[in-house]
Amino acid sequence: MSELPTPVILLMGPTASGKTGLALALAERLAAEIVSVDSAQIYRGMDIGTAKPAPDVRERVPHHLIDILDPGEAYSAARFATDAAALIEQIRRRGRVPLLVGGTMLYFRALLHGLSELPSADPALRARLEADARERGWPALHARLQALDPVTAARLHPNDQQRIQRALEIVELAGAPASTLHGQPRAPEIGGRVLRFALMPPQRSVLHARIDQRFDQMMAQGFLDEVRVLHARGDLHRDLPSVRAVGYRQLWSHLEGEVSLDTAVAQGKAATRQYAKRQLTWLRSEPDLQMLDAERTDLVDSVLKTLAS
RNA sequence: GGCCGGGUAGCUCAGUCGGUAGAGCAGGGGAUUGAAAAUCCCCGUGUCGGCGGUUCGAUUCCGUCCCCGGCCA
Repeated sequence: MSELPTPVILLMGPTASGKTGLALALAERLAAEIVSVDSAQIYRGMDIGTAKPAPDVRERVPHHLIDILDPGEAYSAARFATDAAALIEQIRRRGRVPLLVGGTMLYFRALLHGLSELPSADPALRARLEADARERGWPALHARLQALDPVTAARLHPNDQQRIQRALEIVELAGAPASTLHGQPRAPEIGGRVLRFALMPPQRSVLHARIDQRFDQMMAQGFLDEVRVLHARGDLHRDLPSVRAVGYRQLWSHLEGEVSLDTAVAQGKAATRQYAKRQLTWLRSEPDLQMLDAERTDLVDSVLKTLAS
């Protein structure tokens, strides 16, 4: 007779909604370990701008998938799904509760619904496509995709460079169009109960105020110096996923002398709001979520109650 | 106080030779399969500063008042 696996708890929510605080409170009640679901917190040296949990709390509660990559490297949803599934397994074996917390919705999706069996990114090929696009323009590449994978081409807007590039990459590497390779997603086996919660700010205006306040706080904590250190390395550039992160991108632009600091901060705040909006769009479309009102003070209890039921 | 500019969308501004107006940014909605804090799509009615006048019709012309810059006193 086998024991029931420990439940897995997922906590999603837009940026600045209070996920970190709630996660810590839960972790201490449940003997949980936190797995970060965040495409920016994976980078070392990007602490302030990603609102990474402080070292002392990370000492109290084990955190995973934080500081696992250098900002010069790239991660992916596929790697996340594999890494997260492995961590869930390990944490359960220790008799603890896996608590997955973050705002990168594609990562949650990759873990829960799986990704199709597709070739991984090929930097050399991407560079070639990029050069091609620079010469002939993206409409030409969209037209080429039209011939190789008409179904995907029809689905993609001619301006969606990133997806056109990936679709071409897939046909070239796999020898088959993405549209025929899709539809057979393979989700990692998690097993046991998976409880999904979403922290939702009751009003957009409240979220915006929090974002504003938090960005100012980051600036006061030395966000600019943090970006300055990355900038000074010399080997990083604005096309890297790390440097494209909200806030970093805008401060980088200021360090390049393109905009004033005031402008960069205003643009960083706006980019954060836009990011939060996209996260909310994703959450609205996600089924089976238990919504938590981010303004309430009895959140820990309501999660524990759901867990006990 | 005088002269010159300005006062048009939340912001910066364009425009209407008189027929009630449009860009960028912000904002809202949506998509989202190895870059996803990315990438992309859709959405623009606002006493055109106030009040009068001319006119069939004024945001546009005229008068006057208010406000903001600049110069002169």
